[in-house]
Amino acid sequence: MTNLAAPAFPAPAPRRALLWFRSDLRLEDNPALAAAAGAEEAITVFVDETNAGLRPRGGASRWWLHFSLQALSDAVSARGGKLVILKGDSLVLIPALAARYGCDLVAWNRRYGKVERETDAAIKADLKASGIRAESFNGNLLYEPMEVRSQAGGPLRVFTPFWKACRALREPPTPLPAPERMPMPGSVPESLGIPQALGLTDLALLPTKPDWAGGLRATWQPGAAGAVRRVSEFLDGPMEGYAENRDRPDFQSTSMLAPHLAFGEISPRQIWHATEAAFLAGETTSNRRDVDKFFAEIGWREFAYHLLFHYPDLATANYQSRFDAFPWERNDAALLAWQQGQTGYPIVDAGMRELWQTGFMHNRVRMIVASFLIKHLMIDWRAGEAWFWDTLCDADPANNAASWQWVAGAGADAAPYFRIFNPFTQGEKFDPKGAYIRRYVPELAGLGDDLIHRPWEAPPQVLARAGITLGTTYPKPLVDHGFARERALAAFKSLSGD
DNA sequence: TTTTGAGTTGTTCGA
DNA sequence: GTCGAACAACTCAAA
Repeated sequence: MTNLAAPAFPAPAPRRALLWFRSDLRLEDNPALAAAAGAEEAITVFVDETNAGLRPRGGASRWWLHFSLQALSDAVSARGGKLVILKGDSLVLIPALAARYGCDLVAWNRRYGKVERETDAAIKADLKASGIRAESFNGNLLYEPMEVRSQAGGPLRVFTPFWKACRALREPPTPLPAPERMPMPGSVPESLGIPQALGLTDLALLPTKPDWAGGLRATWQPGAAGAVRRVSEFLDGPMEGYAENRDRPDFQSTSMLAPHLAFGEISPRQIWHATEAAFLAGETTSNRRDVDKFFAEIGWREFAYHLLFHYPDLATANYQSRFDAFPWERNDAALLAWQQGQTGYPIVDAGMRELWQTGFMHNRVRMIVASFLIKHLMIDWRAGEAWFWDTLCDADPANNAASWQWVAGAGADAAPYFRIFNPFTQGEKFDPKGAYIRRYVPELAGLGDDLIHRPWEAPPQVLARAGITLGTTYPKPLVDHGFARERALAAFKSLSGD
């Protein structure tokens, strides 16, 4: 009877499945894991990939990964499973592992970078050739790049139409529950022996000398539990008034969910539904505008992945090729000053020091420091992108590249060339009391709320009273704002001619 | 096909 | 102090 309704060739329930964790280090709302957990036995694995061509993780990301894997491993163990950790070439390891364990299904959630897609496609072909079923799922996006199209059928290059097209597609589906149990094969791993199997510490992800991670430990709780906690803190706090306050770095005004999303400790579907539920239940006093503004921020992440998928060289090549002719300056001393938060512009230095100390920077300040590097120092956006990649816990192949290109004006739907942030008026506008600056640039704390944004204008006796010697205790401005602005305007204008 | 409207986040200047 | 205009022209998406 029931056979009549079944597909002609129903896929048999897998007997032994391999679940490959990548950028989806969670048990909740993990469709690949749900598929694998339907098997009689399931093996879960994470590979610290050393494949040729894959961009190595930055330092902050490595730190985060350590604790995220720790949390994931604990969660898997609590359900009767074991997380196998390997290091090496996934092209070799995944098929070998699947074969050695006698798996009939390998499951993973899709990723969208160029090399990552090529890797996954090659592994899938390899598995298929060995008679092993490989299935991939959407675990990390609300709307995948290949399903969102303009009416002409192509990719979308402007955010607003992109987001409208997404929203017209469907409401984000309800998150999946975590599997209740994840039965490991009874006799393994010992009897089958995986020579490359490692303990977490073998990956050597944590800094040793010096240990620079103190500020990160104080700021973050990597892992799915930390992500869920961060969501409720956000909904209980900054969500109210988000549309208005999200530009303020001087208090907790954003969700700070980016690193959790980058590692897939929580899915955008989970965040979406938690937010919508809290709003509908009246648990947050935010209005619809706040919620939609927050959803649009999630939308920007989706847009960045859309761009990465359709423009695989997003992190290395100008999206607008006319920027290839841009007269970038090579200035290693200025780049170093920027990296170290020693530019002499307080809001820039505060941002760069927040980044160094915490592995994070407030969104508004990211734009200011990026604009400063690109337009005041005329340094190639790729140098900034690389620094963020190394120092941000939320370093993300799509978001990071798309955002840097956007600020440079080289990207999709980019900022117009004349949008050159004034670092002291931005500071005055978004950090009006200078609280953010005092926190991260304490040597300026003695200045008043106005002069703290432009210490070079402070009279000598005011500087003396505040214990500041410009050029000694705090740098003089690396470059004059008026001069830099005119120089950048001229350089950017020269591009639009051709 | 052609046309039309719109496009995340600013700054400066002059009235 | 406030306000509107200029800062270019182009590309995208849809009608």
